[in-house]
Amino acid sequence: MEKVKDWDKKTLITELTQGKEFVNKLKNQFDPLASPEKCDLLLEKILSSLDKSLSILNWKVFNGTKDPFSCCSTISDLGSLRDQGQNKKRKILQKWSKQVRISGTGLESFNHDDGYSWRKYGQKDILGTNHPRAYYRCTHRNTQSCLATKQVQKSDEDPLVFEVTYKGRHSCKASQSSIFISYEDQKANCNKNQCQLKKQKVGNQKVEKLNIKEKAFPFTPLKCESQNAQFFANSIEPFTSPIESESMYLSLLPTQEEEEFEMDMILQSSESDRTEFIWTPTSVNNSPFCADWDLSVDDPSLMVDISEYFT
DNA sequence: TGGATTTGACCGAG
DNA sequence: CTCGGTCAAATCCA
Repeated sequence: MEKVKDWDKKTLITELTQGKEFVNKLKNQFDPLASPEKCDLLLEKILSSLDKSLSILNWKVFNGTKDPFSCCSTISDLGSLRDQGQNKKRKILQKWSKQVRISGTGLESFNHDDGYSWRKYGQKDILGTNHPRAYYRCTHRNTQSCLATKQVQKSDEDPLVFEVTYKGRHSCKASQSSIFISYEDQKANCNKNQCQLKKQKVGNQKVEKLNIKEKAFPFTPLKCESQNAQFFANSIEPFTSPIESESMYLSLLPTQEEEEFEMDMILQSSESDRTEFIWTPTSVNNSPFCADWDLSVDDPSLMVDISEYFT
């Protein structure tokens, strides 16, 4: 049993170390001449490492004593796991999910416009949930062999929240129309005060909000820094639809006040019809967001003591 | 009339 | 065997 713990620890450390290396490599890719494909590949690797790390932690906390990777049938990108001879049977596409909070009208006929055209192909009652799950696939599936799909399900806890799970990447032209803005351009945009870091109070929490004016979008990726944290957002599909928005906020909860971080995104289109996107990097999900946390251990606010998971 | 949605049937992983 | 995901015929709608 003790050996198993050691193995978990080692695997976790290895995964996190790999992730850090990929982040460092990615930093070097911010050369304007670097290819987007290279960046994309590195992002995939980072997400994979984070997923595996999270799955290990998740297994330790919530499950019994199974193989930590056994829960990976629900997480994204199992390529490297398949290389280890596991989970060969099932073809699994990259998968991530987000929660979308809506208010105002149109609750039942919720149709979240994420910039792509979707065609509903099924609906299913899911065991243990109060609301059916709807299945969508890309409209261009037949014409352009685009295999992207998404699932939408109303949350049981909050009827205003929809859980949207995306699978696969868009290969259709719609996805390629996204404008790629280089890091230099984004920096220039920020310099023109298109990015504003605000400290606001939301409820009882102090929240740092990055306000980016509409012209700064779509972006891939965006990097911004605050005093005690830095991150960049990568608008890998499907979230690239600031079309109807007047402003977008990325909020970063101060790590010293939170046991775990989360990243909120609020899209404001108008006072009466507001859509709130809540990104929650969970153990089984693969957020299209990539957080460029400075993993250096000399920043105590970013250190997480994982030892408790192994006791 | 053609594209989108609905819904029961079917398939396959676990 | 169960249940989530997909298929495809029927139906809807602009």
